[in-house]
Amino acid sequence: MPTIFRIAVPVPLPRLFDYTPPRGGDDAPILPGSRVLVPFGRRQLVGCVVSSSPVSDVPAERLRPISRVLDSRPLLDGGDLRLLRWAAEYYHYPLGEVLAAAFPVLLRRARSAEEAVRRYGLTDAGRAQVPDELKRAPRQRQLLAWLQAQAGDVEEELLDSLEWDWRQVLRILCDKGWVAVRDCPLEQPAVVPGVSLHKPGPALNPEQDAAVAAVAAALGGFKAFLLEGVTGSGKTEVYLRLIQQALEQGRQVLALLPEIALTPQLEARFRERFAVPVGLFHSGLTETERLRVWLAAQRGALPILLGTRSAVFTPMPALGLILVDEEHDASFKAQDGFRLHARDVAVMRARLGGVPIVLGSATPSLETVHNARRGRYQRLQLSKRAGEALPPRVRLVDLRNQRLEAGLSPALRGAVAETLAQGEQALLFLNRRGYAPVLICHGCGWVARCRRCDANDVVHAKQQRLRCHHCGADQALPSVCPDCGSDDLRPLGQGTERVEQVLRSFYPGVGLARVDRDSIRHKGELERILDDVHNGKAQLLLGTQMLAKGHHFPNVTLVGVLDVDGGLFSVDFRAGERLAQLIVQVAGRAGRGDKPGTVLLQTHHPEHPLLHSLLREGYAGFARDALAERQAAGLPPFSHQALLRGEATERSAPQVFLQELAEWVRRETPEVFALGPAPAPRERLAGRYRWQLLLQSGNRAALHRLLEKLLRHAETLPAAAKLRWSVDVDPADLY
DNA sequence: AGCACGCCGACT
DNA sequence: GTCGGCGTGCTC
Repeated sequence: MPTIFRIAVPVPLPRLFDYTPPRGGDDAPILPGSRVLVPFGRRQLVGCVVSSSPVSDVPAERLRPISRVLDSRPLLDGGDLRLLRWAAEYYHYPLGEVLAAAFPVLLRRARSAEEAVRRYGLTDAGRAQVPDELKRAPRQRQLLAWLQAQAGDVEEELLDSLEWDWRQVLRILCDKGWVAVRDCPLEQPAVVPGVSLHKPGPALNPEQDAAVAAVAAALGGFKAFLLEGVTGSGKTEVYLRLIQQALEQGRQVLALLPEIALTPQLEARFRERFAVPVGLFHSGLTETERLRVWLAAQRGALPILLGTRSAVFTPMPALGLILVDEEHDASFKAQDGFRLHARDVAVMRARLGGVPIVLGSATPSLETVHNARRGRYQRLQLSKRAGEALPPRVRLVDLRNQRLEAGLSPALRGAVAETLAQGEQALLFLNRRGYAPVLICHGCGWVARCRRCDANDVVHAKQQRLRCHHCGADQALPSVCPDCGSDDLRPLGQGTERVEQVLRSFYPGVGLARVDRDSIRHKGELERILDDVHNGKAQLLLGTQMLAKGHHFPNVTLVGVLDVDGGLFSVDFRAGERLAQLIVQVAGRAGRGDKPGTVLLQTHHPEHPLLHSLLREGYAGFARDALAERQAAGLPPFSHQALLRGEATERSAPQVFLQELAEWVRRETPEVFALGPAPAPRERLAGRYRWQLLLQSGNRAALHRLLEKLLRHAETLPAAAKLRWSVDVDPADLY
């Protein structure tokens, strides 16, 4: 009786495929979690064994044998597979693709883990060979000369920098005996028992002490915590103490951060405290580095893994604790393909793995606040700022009837001047890059719009370009109106580039640094600018959201937010939450050390209730009122959502398809509301038409049952073939 | 997603 | 007479 293996294959099909054992195979068992090479149609694909069974629903004559077993022992254990299966089910995404996403790219190839990184080196004969003797083989000559110029063995990744197909040529050099393959077994880091401290931490305040004690008591079982602490309240020290305890029990720790940019700071804190290896895992690494870290974690040989969203599935057999820092950050939610939310997956990982998880933030998401209130998460509060720093004063600046200069009110201009006069630094936020968001013709009213998107082009004055910030389309700035020929083209509104220009004329001789995606092109530039701020060369700092995260400016005593209103009156119900988080975050940038800070918020709506609760009672008061509004409106977290998106080059296809689905949903169940379909906020993007259908329900199980059924139903609709469509469970923004 | 097969327009 | 457009169907 042959065994049947159920295998997840990286194709967008929501099912597993059955295979028979490899032909002429030895008797070594093939266990779930092992990668295998399988024939799939005409191709050979790397799949992953999920389970085995004595029988198959597929007729025996259609079953094909596994071509090759790639892993003699599984790379994923039962717990890993359980989490991945849960994620595939919850996000309604094909298990094969979920599994593929859990492996680093180098393990999605048909090689064993030991061979995944292959090195090549010259033999003695190869070193002795004179390349120029290869007169009739220019490619061989070139490759040999290149190899001789390298210091030692080279990895495939380095050969790829040649940008031509070196594989064939290299094979010839190998056949001639000039080059040898050196599979380098990945170094196996020694398992570090326990923990050795480089240095002990500072004494804890009573709140930190209580937080550490609460989580430490939960080590060894599942429990979720919300660690709520303002900037500078010592969250990191709590993390360090908890890591220490987990390490002392011989367990591994997974710490997730929203962005690559934040990893070095935390990494440095970890390394100065613990004398154990700390692995980094994020998209900024090379594939070889990612593979090494992944395998070390998978072998239990990496005590601490610090990573971004993509690290959440990394196997860690001795996992004892999960930390999610800045848990409210939108970067944890993937915005394309497999749209997972790494924070939510991490909570499930902790639950399945029986370990505690700590979600840290000064401004927790309303979902998390809600969970804490319901008692699902235990709330731990850190309210004291370290070093006796005074909290900043936050004031509203009423913009109504004010004379604005480049979007700056007289009150803000005065405050900046005063701050500079006292030799202190000021920080201004404007969430719009470029010179001006609109170019309009004063002669006929023509407005520069993107040809492929429903969006205005943005003026970039310095480079004399018009750019679409949605699709990246880029063209020369016209000198006359393309419609009427008038030469009176006027930029409307403010971007950071224009505000920078105006600030330079207001404050001549003052060091000004602008930080946005246009001014920070290369890595290292941000660090240089931040250095200028720290050493005082830059007194005035202007930037987009890039500036809000993770940087400390001790001498900044004034923060101005130029335009707060966008967050108050958005179609997106989460805009207010994001605005409140931004305000609290930037307020945390001001007035550290001995100088109290001031935060000025420019608004046309100084009476807005959410601004008031935020100013009077802080983020907690805001969260209470915002949650009350969400509850009254039946919005998340008081209901659950899934968004169906459709896009096609043909205009009506997405609407027709989603309309059909909406009607089907309404017939199917009264428990799920279908809102729409409606055109996406930007219906046309990069030449494609986009519509969406929002599904909402007070009952999560009912929503998921319906989605399951909907996916099977949609497969049968002819209209489905005319567009690309996808499901987004728990959509973060409705775009 | 790939990758085939299949059935109708502009070229050697 | 062929090359090639992308519709539709399938992958254990």
